[in-house]
Amino acid sequence: MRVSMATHENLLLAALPREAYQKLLPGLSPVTLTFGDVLYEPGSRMRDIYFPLSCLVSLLTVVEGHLALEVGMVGREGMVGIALALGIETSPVRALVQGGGAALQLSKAGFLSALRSTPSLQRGLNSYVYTLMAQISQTAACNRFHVVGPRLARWLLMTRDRVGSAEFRMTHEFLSHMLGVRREGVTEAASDFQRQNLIEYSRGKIRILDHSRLEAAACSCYRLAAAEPGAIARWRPARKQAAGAARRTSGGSIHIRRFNSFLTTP
Amino acid sequence: MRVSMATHENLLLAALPREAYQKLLPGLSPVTLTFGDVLYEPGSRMRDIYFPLSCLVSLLTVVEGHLALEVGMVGREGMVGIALALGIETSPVRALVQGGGAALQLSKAGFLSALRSTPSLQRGLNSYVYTLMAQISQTAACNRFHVVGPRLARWLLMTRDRVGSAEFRMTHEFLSHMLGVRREGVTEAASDFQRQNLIEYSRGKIRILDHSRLEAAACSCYRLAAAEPGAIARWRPARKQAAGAARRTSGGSIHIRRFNSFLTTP
DNA sequence: AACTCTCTGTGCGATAGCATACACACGTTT
DNA sequence: AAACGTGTGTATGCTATCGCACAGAGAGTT
Repeated sequence: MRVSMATHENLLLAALPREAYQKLLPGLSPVTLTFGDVLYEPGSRMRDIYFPLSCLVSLLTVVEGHLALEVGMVGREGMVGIALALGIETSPVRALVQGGGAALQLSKAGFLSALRSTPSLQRGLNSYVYTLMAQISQTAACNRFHVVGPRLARWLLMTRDRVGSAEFRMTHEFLSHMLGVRREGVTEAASDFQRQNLIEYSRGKIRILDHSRLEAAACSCYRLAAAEPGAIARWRPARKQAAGAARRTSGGSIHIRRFNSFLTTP
Repeated sequence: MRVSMATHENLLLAALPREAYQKLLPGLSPVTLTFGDVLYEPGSRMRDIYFPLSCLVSLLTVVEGHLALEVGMVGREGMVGIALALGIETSPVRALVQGGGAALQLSKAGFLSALRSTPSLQRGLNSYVYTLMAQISQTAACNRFHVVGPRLARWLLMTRDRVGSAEFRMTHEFLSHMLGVRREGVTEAASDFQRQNLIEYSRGKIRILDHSRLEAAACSCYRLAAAEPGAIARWRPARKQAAGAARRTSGGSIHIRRFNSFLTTP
């Protein structure tokens, strides 16, 4: 009984088709994940998958000679170990528990057998795979183009959305790795925000004071890709969808557009 | 007949289970894609999918106020429009033809009906989804940590691998957008390589002269994620897989590891 | 109360990349 | 052969971030 209630706290589980949901149910066991737990290493086999309830997990890419960089974040809206849904048993990224809390755990075997016997489960998870891909792509561009301040704001807001609380544990040091910058850079940006009363922090605890002004300080990526579960629907066309000029080549028709400057943003 | 031969030039098609492959076959039509064609815009509906034969397609993330940034590359080893395999009808990225050439085109309807009726097709494509996710993640970290020179070298090598030729059309201007840097930065890095006789170029044509020395100049990302189709198998563990310390909390067992410094690279 | 460890604040020189500007060179067109 | 457009080379100051170094401050420990 307790388990079946908890499952509704994970939005991905709750959104699954009834049949798929019930197939997963018996295998789920509640666990507590602690800050700093490493669920997977890149290349390692995944023994279990996790549906976060109140915890928050970071997906980190590891690059030779550098510290890890966060490329994705998984909270109540998703699941950790999505590669298994794609039939791959090794993780491409490190999965690090960034905020301790509850999760539902399911063994690899249990998950795979449910997946094989229940096509609707595959379909239900696929849309989450898409969300995650979109998030990773967006993060990639954000890390390239935006400066520390706005990225920090974005990160804090994304975290808030996922843990469902304006306060959470987080040191500048840790943050600097998530953002791929130096610790000092985070300190500078964060103390800026604190001076403006957007946030307050001390010794590993951060609290968001003024959500809307912090959002104004964040880069546009926050509104685009990662604001909340269901972000899929928020992808906006880069420009209005002009009718494509249809062209024909030997043997097939192509419905595509050409731009003189195909690299611009609207 | 001609079509059925061409399909083998796309490695993803060729690797599909026979049943799935044959289901797709009748809908495929050969087309010629031209440099600069935009197959999808972010948020736009995908009318068709493409299996590149000799062309090369860039996946670009668009960020407000900036030019596009390449997050992925699709050549003979993959397909363009993979989001449709995840049940999503809009693209999260811009798909731009970066190297003209042949491809096999398939309508959305044709693809979806094959997908629904043929579970092995879904499974076959899933592993490509994984490859692409890994590539995007790797690119994200690469763009953050590595400087222009090594990234340029990596990009040239990746392109070479996908077009199967040491020479291709590519201006510094275009390259600068792929790498997310200024044109001048590319010119500087490229003329460096030219001075060392690693490459030669002129007015939009680039040729790789010394593959192995260029590889030495490239960042490690080349060897990791994107060197060639089948890169999946090349993900190496970040550290040797020490046995996880099993811990138990109320109601479930966790097989995970903890690190004091969980952010380091091996 | 003294000690210690972690977390945060700050300063300084070095550097990669940015914005802008302009010169030149090669190909194509007229 | 002259004109033009595109692609490439180079310079100049500017900015964000880096790398390093060290000081202070909060919180727990002995």
